Amino acid sequence: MEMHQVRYFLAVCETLNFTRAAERCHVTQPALTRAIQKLEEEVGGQLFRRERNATHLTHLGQMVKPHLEQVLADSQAAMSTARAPSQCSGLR
Amino acid sequence: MEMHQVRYFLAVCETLNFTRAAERCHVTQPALTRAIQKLEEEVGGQLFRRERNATHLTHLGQMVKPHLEQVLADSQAAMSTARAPSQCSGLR
DNA sequence: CAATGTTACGATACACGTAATCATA
DNA sequence: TATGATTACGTGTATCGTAACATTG
Repeated sequence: MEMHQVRYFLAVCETLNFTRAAERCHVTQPALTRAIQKLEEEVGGQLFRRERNATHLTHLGQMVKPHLEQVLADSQAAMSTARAPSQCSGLR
Repeated sequence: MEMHQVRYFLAVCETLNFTRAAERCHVTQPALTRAIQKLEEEVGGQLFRRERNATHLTHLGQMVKPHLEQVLADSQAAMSTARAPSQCSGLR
């Protein structure tokens, strides 16, 4: 599992639309589709159910989603902690 | 930030030794060194202080570490949730 | 000189974008 | 036929491993 897969997954969760998720992530649909497919392989099942009108989360997707939200939140926390001015003085 | 950088970082945290961390991650030292360097660039500072005998975490590294432990834990939780037998029946 | 970390370099793999294809309303 | 997702294909970047180098006890 890689971070970009997590970002793409969460973007699809929010938009329920691969096209708009791709736009939001600044990539093309094919790139996003493949990343999601690869994530689904790793996870061992479908995360989304693609249907005529809309895209839904599967049960598996619903189970995984909160964990991946945490992954993203924690990685962002790590970055903002690091960039916080509080530690400009003591990097060692 | 990518997941493999997180794994490598935590391996160095635990071993305080690039060589053994690389072994644990099944990569060569050069690969691990470069991954850590790149992470340090992204974070904006040194994460480890390399010294004659040993390797220590810098203050920055100490601040970042718990967040990256969370990232790893959450990603593993996502995977084990997905693979748990509980949802063999209802993947949709 | 033994152990540890870094740099150089060529090769491989992976993610990307464009374009073509499929499916559906 | 228009919209949205996938597949095909060639390209570029980034990571990798091997090997050479640097540093230090």
